[in-house]
Amino acid sequence: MKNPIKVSNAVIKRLPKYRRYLEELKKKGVDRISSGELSKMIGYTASQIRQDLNNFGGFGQQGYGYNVESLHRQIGVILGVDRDYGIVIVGSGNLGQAIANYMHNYGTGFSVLAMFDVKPELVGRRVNSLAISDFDELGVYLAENFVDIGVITTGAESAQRAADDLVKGGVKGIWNFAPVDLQTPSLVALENVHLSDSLHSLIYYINRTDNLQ
Amino acid sequence: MKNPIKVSNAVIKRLPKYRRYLEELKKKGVDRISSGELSKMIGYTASQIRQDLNNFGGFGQQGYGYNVESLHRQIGVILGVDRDYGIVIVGSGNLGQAIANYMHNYGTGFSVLAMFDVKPELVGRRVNSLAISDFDELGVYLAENFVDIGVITTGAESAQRAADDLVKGGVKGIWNFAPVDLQTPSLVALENVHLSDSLHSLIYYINRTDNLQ
DNA sequence: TAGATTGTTAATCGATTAACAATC
DNA sequence: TAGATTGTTAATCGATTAACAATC
Repeated sequence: MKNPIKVSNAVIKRLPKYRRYLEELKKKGVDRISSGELSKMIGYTASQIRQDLNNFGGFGQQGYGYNVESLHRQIGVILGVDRDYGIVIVGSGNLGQAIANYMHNYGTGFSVLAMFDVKPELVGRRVNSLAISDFDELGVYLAENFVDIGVITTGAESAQRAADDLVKGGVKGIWNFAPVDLQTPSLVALENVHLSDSLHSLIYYINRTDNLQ
Repeated sequence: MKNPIKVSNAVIKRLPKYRRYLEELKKKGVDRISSGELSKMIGYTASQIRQDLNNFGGFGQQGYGYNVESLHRQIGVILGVDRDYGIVIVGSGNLGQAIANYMHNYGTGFSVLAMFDVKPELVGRRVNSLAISDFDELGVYLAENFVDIGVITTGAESAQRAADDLVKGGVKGIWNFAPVDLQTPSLVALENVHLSDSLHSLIYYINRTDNLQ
């Protein structure tokens, strides 16, 4: 794998999709695929697919294409999903629980280590046999345990406080679902899922008769 | 408002963010703002903000800037969030319920009309006093009721079937949370929230020491 | 070998930024 | 009026697509 000096965000956002399609192909027992065939399935141009992959090295073979199994694995390595991540969930309402279940059922790759909430009625409740802790214990927990990722599924009002605790506690990445733009140091990776923004842009397209997007 | 021939997707994705910040300003009692000040808050260049807004018309005034209240309202009109939308949720697990609660608490703008699930143990259960129906009743429900948006929070295996029923039932937009790329006619607006893709790109950035993104 | 398909360079396209005249 | 700031055109930048030589 080449040393990726600087790969554009647009490319990174496409990698999981490539991996997802390769997983499908693997399941179907397909063992080789050309950029042209992938293009037809995914909808990106063959040229773009080859460009994207070549940011990280030449995974294909002229005249043959790509080996499905190997490319799937290598994209996994590039993304870093070939190892395990410890996760805490801050905000244990429906959304937090949905994510806990997702991680739990997904099987390998993610371990939900702890969940937190401010609401007394949620504290102590069990989600997949893990008891929800009081939000105030977040700082102490992080000081005593190694955690890779903090998921913020609190309301907007608690989100920045949660982020501050997570950063202080040394997490490497924050997956934020609260509808605010968090202030975090650039060394902590931040990925936002702004559901209300997403819904609003859906509504925009609904109101264009010609939504060819 | 100008007749927007074709506004790029990138612009549309930024509109909800502008609106969110203007809402904040409104709450704080600020009544005018320049593109330069907005730029400092949001992080986009002043030039970009002015370009974006001018896709839809001149909302500002030279020497003054933009009226917060008026710009907020006008972006609402552009997005179409100035009226109400009827929604059905297909897949009533944690994620579906989280979205139902979100719509419910958000107050105005969205009405969850019905929820569906394949699992017998979920059918009949109430979420905000709305009983979950059997997935098989989706088609009939849509034939008899007018629905704007269908939310797909099923597993991957049922998602396309849900989408087909929704399209047949005449919804105008689909908000898809299942980790698949749905096949839908271009007249139906489609917005995907691929949580696993989002998580995977977070993991990529976690593994770069210099994640200046 | 001949055909297929990659890896990579060059061309194009689109989006962002800069600049500034218009004007409140 | 003078200062501020927009609306808009032009310049730049980056990402996508096209083309094709390399090579399996």
